[in-house]
Amino acid sequence: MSHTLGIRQAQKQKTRQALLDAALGLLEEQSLSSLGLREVTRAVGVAPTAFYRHFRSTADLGVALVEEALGSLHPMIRTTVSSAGDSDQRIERAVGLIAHHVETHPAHVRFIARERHGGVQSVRQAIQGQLARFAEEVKAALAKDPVSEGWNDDDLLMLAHLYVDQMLMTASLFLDALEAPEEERRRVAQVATRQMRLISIGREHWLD
Amino acid sequence: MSHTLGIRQAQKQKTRQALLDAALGLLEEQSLSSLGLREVTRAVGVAPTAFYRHFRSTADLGVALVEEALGSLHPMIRTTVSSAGDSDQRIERAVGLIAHHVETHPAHVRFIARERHGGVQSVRQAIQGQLARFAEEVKAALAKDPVSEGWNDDDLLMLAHLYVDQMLMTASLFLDALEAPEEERRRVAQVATRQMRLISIGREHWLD
DNA sequence: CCATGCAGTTAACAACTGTTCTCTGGAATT
DNA sequence: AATTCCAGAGAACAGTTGTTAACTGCATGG
Repeated sequence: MSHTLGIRQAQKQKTRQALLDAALGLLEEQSLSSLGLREVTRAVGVAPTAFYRHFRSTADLGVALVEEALGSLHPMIRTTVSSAGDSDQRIERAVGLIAHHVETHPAHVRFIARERHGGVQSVRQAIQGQLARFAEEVKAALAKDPVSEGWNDDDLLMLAHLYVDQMLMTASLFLDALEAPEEERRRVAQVATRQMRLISIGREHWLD
Repeated sequence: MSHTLGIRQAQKQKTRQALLDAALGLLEEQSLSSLGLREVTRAVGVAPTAFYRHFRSTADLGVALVEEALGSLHPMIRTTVSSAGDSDQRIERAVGLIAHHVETHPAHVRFIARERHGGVQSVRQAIQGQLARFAEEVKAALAKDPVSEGWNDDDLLMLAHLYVDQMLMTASLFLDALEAPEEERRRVAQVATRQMRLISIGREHWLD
C-alpha cells in the first residue's frame, strides 16, 4: 500500500521490527518492567544506543507491541461475533478461532495477558484502550442480533465486556496448555465452550 | 495461638514481615520480576545480606506473598458463597464483600492480579494453586444448592471457575477505580452485579 | 556462667544497567 | 557532483545489581 520506502527507511523499519521481535521473545520469561534496553539490543546484535533511534524507552516499545498484538485483531473479532449459524455453532467457531490464534501467536497472547495488569502504566492503558474498542465492537454486533431486542445500552456493553474478558481468559488457558498433550487442550476447549454457552443462556433469559 | 515465641524468633519474624510489607509497597508500581533484593532491604533499612536469612530470592518472597494475600481468604469465600438469601441478595452481598476487600487490601489484590500471569513461574504456580482451591470450595458450595440438582461434576467445576475468574476480574476493576470518584465505583459495582446476575440466570436454565 | 547458634553487618567482587557525547559511512537531496 | 542528513557504532560515565566471605553482638540452652 501507499508509497515504496527508500532503501534507508526500509532498513530502519527492519531493525525496528527486529527489536520488537527480540523483545517479544525475551518477554516470554519475564515482565516488561524488568526488560532492559541493552538486553534487547544485544539479542538483535546492534549497539545499545541504536535503541533510541526507534523507542524512547522499553515502556515505549511495549506500547508498540500492544499495537502489533491487538491492532490487527479487530477484523477477526467483528467477523467472528457477527458470523452465521445458531448460538452453539457460533460459540464453537469462536473457541476454535481463539485456540488457533493462540497457536499461531503465542508470544503476543502471553504479552497481552501478562501486561494487562503489569507494572508499566502506559502499556496497561494501551491494552485497556484496545480492549475497550473490542468491547464496543462486540456491543455493536450484539445490538444487531434479534436476541438483543429490548436491551438497553448499558446492559449490552456489560455483556460485551463479559464476552471480551471471557475471550482473554480462554486464550490464557489455551496458552498454559500449549505444550500439554492434546487431551488437555481439548478439555480447555470444552470448558470454555460450556462457559460461553452458559453465558449465552443467561443472555437469552435476561429480560424474563 | 500455639507457643510464645522467644525474643529472638519474634525479632526475626518482625523483619521478615517488614521485608514482605516493603516488597508489597514497591510492587505497586512494578512487577515482581524487576523487584531487586537490595531495593527491598533498602526500603526496610537493613543490610542486603540480611535478605538471605529469610528468602532464597525475590521469587521466593513472591510465593510467600501469595500465601499472605490468598491464604486467609478461604473462610471468607466459603461463608460468602454459602450464605442465605435469594440469588440477587447473595450476589449483591458478594460484590459488596469484594469491594470492601479491595478497599482494605489494595496492594494484595494488585499483587495477585499482576502476578497471576506475571513473569515469575513459581509465583504463577502458587497463585494457580490457590485459585484452584477456591474453585473447589465454590464447587462444593454450589453442589449443596438445590439449583444444582442434576448437574455433573465437570459442569459444577466449570461454573465454579467462571465465578472465581469473575470475582478476580471484578476485584481488578474495583482496584482501578479506587482513586476515582464514588460514582465510578458504583458503576463498576453495578456492572459486576449484572454480570453475575446474568451468569446466575444462565445457571438456572442450564439443564433446559 | 559459659559455650553455642544465628540474625544482621560490613566490605568487596564482577557484572550489569541507562544515558551522554562523539564519530562514521552511506543514502537522500540539491 | 557536492552537500546534507541520519541510522547505527564506539567509548566512557556513574550507579546499580546479586552473591561471597568473614565479622559481631546478643539471645539461647546446657
